[in-house]
Amino acid sequence: MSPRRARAVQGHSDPDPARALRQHLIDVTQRLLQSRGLAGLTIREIARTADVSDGALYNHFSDKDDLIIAALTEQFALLAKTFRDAYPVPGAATLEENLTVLARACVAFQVSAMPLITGLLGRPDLLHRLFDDLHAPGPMDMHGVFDAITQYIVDEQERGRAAPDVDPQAVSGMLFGTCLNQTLALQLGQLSPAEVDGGTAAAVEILVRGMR
Amino acid sequence: MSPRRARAVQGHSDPDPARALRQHLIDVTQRLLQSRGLAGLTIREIARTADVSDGALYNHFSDKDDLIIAALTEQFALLAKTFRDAYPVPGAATLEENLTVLARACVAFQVSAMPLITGLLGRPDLLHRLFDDLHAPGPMDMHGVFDAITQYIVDEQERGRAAPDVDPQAVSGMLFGTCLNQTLALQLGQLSPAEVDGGTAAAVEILVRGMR
DNA sequence: TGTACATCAGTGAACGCGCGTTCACTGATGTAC
DNA sequence: TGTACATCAGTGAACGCGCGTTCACTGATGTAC
Repeated sequence: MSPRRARAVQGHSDPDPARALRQHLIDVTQRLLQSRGLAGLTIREIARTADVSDGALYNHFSDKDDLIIAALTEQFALLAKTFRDAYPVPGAATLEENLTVLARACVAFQVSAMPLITGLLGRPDLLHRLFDDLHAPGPMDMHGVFDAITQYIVDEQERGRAAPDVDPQAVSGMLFGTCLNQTLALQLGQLSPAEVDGGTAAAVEILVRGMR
Repeated sequence: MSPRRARAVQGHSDPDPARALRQHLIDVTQRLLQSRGLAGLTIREIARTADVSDGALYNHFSDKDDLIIAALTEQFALLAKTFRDAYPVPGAATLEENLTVLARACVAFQVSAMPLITGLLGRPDLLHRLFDDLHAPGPMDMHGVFDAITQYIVDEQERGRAAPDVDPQAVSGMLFGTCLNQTLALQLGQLSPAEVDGGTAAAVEILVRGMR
């Protein structure tokens, strides 16, 4: 008493075909959100890309928003994890080198996150559902990203490599914000990746100078 | 041989009724873009808000995009002008006070500009038409804003109030970016206006320290 | 082992809806005489 | 001055289209005997 499988997941290794198709739809949606954003993304395009009928989606998700939220939640969790993996070892290397590593991770995070967020800003309802799903107090697990940077600054202050009287949160906000500005310019075709790297380096230099 | 006027502009002082209605539609569209963004904004809502029939718009604009672009172009020109009016006098007051003034102007600019930009990020075609209309090399006349900040830093360097070896463009990018971060948190309900002011002040302090 | 049957995810044509846009008609205003 | 006419922006019902969603039907797979 088992129904047939979708073309898309035939020969798939997952023992549960239903779960396989659900994940397949999430994967396809993630790719489409990343490449063209939420604006103008249709059920039909998702279904066609996934090689599945228009209606198949509704066997696994209550509606379009439900699929979008599932895809975004998974994607953001992954992006935040990738960012945290870049966390430098406090005390090792130089302060400047470590902040540069963090800055590059910020830009990478933002480049991936931006197309996902932009479409949501016109949909406050989806934004709130996503926040709830992420169990995060901040926007898009950005808080987790902020916290990681702030923690690094605090660690360096304890080791005496950063002045104790600078506000760690202000530093992390400046680093993240400066990168945000570079990322925006990059996405809008204003700056090349090399120019972004240069701008980031110049900013880190001033930041280190302000932390002495 | 003159046609009737729209209800909306009856008793209007403008001697040219056609131009009056055109401007009225632009004004209404600006207000709606500001308050709810481009996403989900319909011709019918604009027409209803403007107290005009659905079809009236097409006597003054070739299509919906044409109206949107006209509204955005005018709005950005105004926002950029407002920002430039906040340009502080180099040499007067303190460096910290002046940067705080610029930071506040950045946040004000970004708070107004953000709902206008976010809707456009999913519409690259509109984005490019807007750039062309603004005759600006940068995104949304952001370049004009950057240039103003950069110019202020250069002026202070010439007066010896800022170290000559810091990169003025890096400083302006950091100031603008830090504010962008605060604005985003403000718009997403993460921070209160007072907290934004506090965060901005802390950032300016570190920035000044890095410019000595 | 072979055959009839039950299950239910998959399918895709069809539905309702709201959108941007059109166009035949309206009517307030200026002109001709 | 008064009257008939011409103009053309304004009007809003109607159109075509694409969207999200539904649902009667299909058919591959497991079960019963």
